[in-house]
Amino acid sequence: MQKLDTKTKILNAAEQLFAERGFADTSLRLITSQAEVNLASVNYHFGSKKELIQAVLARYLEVFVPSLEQTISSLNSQGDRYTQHQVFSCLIEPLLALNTFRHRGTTMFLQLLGRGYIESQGHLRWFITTHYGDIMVAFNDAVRQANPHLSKAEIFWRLHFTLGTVVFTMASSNALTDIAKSDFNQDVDIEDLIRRLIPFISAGVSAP
Amino acid sequence: MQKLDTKTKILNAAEQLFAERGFADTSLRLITSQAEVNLASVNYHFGSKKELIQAVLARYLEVFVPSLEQTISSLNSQGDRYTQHQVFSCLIEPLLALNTFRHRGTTMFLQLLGRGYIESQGHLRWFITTHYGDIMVAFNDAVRQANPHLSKAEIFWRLHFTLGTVVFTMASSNALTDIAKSDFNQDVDIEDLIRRLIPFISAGVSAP
DNA sequence: TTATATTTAAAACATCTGTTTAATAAAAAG
DNA sequence: CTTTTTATTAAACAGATGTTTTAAATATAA
Repeated sequence: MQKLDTKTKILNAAEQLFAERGFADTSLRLITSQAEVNLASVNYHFGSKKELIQAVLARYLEVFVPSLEQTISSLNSQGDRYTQHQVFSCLIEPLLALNTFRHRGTTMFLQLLGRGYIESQGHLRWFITTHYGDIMVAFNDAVRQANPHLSKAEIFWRLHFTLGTVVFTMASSNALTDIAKSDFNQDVDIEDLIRRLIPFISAGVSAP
Repeated sequence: MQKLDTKTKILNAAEQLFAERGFADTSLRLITSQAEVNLASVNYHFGSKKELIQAVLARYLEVFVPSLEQTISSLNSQGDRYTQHQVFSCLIEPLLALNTFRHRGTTMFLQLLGRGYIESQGHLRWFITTHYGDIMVAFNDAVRQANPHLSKAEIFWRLHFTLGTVVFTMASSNALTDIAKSDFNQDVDIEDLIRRLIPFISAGVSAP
């Protein structure tokens, strides 16, 4: 067990609380008490709560985005004909890799992403699109390549439907897997959940 | 223009602000100033902010749930063989009927529902399932009836995927329609959104 | 009418919010 | 070592929050 510095302790506590309770319902005092650091250290190291939120998400995006860029570009290098299922499959590896990067990292990342899209009047959405707009365009292009019959607008909507499906599922994944266990005696981990999601959203995006 | 009583003025202002900004980001002072009533009247008429939130949603559920119960039971009375599309149609009519009940009622209700499922640590979720659990079971039975080839577990997962798609989309519908307007010069109202959602979730549920 | 209950109103309440200050401690550089 | 920068701490700040109180106003009932 290595000794963590203050900045990291804050980030670790903040990401967990943000994912669980949302940004507005998580106070800096709750974060600092869980991180066992002084209250003022948040403003010292990050400037403001808003910048802390961005830093929490940035730590995941810095791992996830390059990983996704790689799987997308390797898909493109294999030719220009691929299915929607293959495009979404590009997401699986980078997403699951977050679980080795951090405990429950995949769930955490998707929950944070969802909260960022719903809460905070769009300032987090702005942060993501301005810092990681390239991969969003590349992914969007791949989806268009796989679905030449769909317009840009239609793809925009269906990708956001997809985001909703994934984010909501992850946000309530604990409750859902508990129900599946008690009602169907089904043991479902995060990897099963993603593999169950892919056919659903692939069919949805490629719908006529 | 009839003169509204304080209770109704509060509910009208609250539902609009809750749908737009979420529960945590909407203060009682913002609600009462928009409703042009005294601050203390919220606690006088509703007891607390939490109970106000429940009252806002209950006003919609009291209209929506009986309407849905009717379409579902009329579907069942027509025989025991119906398609999944028919089951979804049972949902559409009661939803759009909320638009005659109140201006932008459909959008408002679905946004509130979405926020209720994501925010507020599940106390609103509890309120809904304990007060309106019967119709949720009836709807689930109808879906099972329409999909005899799918296992209970499969239906369980895909219905929750569907719920996530709708709820997330509605919770962020303001931001999404803004983007669609600026990026594609597309004016999208709630009815358009629902019509775009149906093919997506239908294909998802019917996925191989 | 008078008497009673209900509703509104302004103010204060205690608590929580993010942020800043000023003093101290620790670390790094000279 | 001394000096200088960096980091931590406790305290206070100004403002917002939900809620309660107390009194006045309004409506209802006798």
